[in-house]
Amino acid sequence: MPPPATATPRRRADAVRNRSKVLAAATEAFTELGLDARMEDIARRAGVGVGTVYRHFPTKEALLGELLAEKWRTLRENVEDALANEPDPWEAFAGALRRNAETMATDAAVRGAVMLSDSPEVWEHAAGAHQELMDATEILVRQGRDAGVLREDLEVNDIPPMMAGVCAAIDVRGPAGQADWRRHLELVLDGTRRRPQ
Amino acid sequence: MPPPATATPRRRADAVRNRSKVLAAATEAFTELGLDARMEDIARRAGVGVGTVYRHFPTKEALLGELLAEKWRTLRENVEDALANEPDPWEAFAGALRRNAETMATDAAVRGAVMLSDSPEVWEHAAGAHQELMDATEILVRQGRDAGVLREDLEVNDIPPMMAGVCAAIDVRGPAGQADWRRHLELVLDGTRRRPQ
Amino acid sequence: MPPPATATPRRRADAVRNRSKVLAAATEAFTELGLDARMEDIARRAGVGVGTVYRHFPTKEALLGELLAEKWRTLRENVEDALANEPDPWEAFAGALRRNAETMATDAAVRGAVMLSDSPEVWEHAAGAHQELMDATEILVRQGRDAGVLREDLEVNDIPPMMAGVCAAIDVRGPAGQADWRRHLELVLDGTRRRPQ
Amino acid sequence: MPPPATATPRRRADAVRNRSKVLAAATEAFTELGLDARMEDIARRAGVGVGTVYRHFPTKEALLGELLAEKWRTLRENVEDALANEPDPWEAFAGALRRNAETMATDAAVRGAVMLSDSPEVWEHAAGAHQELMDATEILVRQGRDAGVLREDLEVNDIPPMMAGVCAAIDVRGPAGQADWRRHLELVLDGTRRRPQ
DNA sequence: AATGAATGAGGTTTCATTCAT
DNA sequence: AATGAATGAAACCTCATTCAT
Repeated sequence: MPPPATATPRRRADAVRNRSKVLAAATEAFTELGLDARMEDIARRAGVGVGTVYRHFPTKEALLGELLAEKWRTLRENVEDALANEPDPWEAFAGALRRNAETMATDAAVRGAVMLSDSPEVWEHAAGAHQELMDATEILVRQGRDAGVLREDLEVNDIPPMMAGVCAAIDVRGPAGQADWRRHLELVLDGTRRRPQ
Repeated sequence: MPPPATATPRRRADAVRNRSKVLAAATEAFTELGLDARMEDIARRAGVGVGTVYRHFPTKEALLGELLAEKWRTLRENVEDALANEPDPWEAFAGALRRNAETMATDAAVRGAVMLSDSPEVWEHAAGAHQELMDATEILVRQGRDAGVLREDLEVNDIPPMMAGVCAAIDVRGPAGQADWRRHLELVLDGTRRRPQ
Repeated sequence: MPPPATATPRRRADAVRNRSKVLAAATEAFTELGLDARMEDIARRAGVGVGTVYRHFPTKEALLGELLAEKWRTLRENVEDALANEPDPWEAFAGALRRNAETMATDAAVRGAVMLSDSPEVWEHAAGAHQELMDATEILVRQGRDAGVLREDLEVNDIPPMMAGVCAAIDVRGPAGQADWRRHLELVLDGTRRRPQ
Repeated sequence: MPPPATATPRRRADAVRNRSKVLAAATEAFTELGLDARMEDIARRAGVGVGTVYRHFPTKEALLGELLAEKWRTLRENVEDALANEPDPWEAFAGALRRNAETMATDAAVRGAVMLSDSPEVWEHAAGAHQELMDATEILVRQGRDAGVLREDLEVNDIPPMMAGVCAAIDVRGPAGQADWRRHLELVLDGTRRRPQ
């Protein structure tokens, strides 16, 4: 007779915990070593064997994809927060973008993924979450346009390049060291504003 | 009367041609295959052996660095052109940036290099050319500020993040395919303008 | 009752066996092809992939260093054997050196390493084992001197050149083919003897 | 009409000078960089192009072989000097060997060649010169034996291992740095002496 | 489920030698 | 005769992924 049902949940709990540990370790490793951190680096940081990493994510790209998906979910939550809690349409828009930028600023792993368009596999994995982010953002943009605080011609599709731009700005190092990406963000935000005129 | 010292350069002509072929092939290969195109791919496209590539560039990174340096030189020329030929300060500024953006848009290799802050070796190689670009740009920005068409607080150091942003925007592919980076550029340009107030 | 902590070592058994196979294969390959045998030759002879060789020894030099260290350990055992079992001081000294020479004669790989002073990495790896060999040898030499069978002025530091000399003698091939290194050894041994006088 | 015969000798003189320069440069390069100094290193030190090196020596091994042959000739001259000028048979023998050892001590390139039995090509090239050295040495040994200062059983064939041994001793570096090869030589010489009995 | 040893294709770089000028 | 650019076969080492335990 096999051990009763209690055996499985125990394992499950462990597995779930491992999954989280792997994701956290991956963020850490990618941030520290760049996108070509080795799978074994990730495993070691997670305190598991490589095999365990592969049990949860079939390929390196799937792992990166999941990181991306999680990030999109966080960004979407930021947008939804702004929609729910910030009555001023401009502040809702600008605030959401600022918060999203800050979120990206803390995660070099995802910035790397965003800018290395290499593997379709990564993007496919995160496509659903990205769509949901876009859906929420669409509302944010429309609300701003309708309220007359955003340019008439601004579209949701303008936002991804903006965010990509900010990500790039975060990483550029001129000879004068770290560039000031927050200034860059404000410049871009300024460009989205409807002229008082 | 035979030419006195022109004897040696003859041979060099071939070498010079090969050097150019390698650079062109590298641009092509990096564009097509990403930054991790193999040195052998580059050699094959140039119609030479790998050894020849290495004779001209001691390292993959040196090759990439040279590509970067050449691009900086082109961008600087664009800026100097604008300074020399465009009397309107705003048009000079916006025109130079637009032209530079177009220049970057045609060269995925360099865009990759710009966004992969990885290897210091690449940057060091191109540092001089970058400084000259910045020097020219500084004049352009100052002229715009003095003429009152650019924000009072705009600095040269704001330009690299802008360009990095545009590069990133060029590469982002949303679910709707290629994003419209020219719109992004106009947005950012708009953000640099002095408000008529 | 199942063994409590013996669970893991099981796997390791294979790894340990592979390590030995690699070392044996390396000796073989270096002997047959000289010190620039390819890592892949070694792997093939060991019946493993190159990756496995590198898992056990991070570098070709580390592998060679380990071969050297193992040899020093064998030589030291020979010396200690002689000290423990041979009561006659001269026989102990000469016997240990003869046995060590025979040991070297069977291992072209290590002879090569001894004579190619090239890489410090190799020597560093084996430094500890070498010191222990020297310590044991020191006793052997002192005992011989004290017993009046070795020259008064003989020092441990005279032994390494002697052994190196024998190694070289083993490898020299005159036009008459293989040289007689055993005669050479006896000559040198003779030179260490205290004159009856 | 081609320029008269004076043209050729001029060239010849240059060529001869180049050959010497290459040989000197090779000794220098091999000494400094070990036996795997690159052909181009040698060419640069000689102040010529690689092509010129190859014009004089068809392969790297032929070049090394010539270095070896030259050295054998020098050693033979040393031996013949001793035979001609040193009346005392022991002093002739020991003196020749000491002088030859000093000669070897100054030339790491040849020591390397002596101990890296790798390529038959090197040895073949120098075979003739080596034979002549052996012939001269034979006389030296016989004279010593006949005079009763050398062991009855000493043969010419004992000399090459002795010299190889000294070469190895010159290169060994124990943890205590450079070993004392002159002591080693004296030890070996002592071993060749006929016991006063 | 977890482990980590093993795999091996693939990438960069070196260097003896050739050959066009 | 001399030059040095070009060649391309190796060599070393890495790392995503598999699989036996």
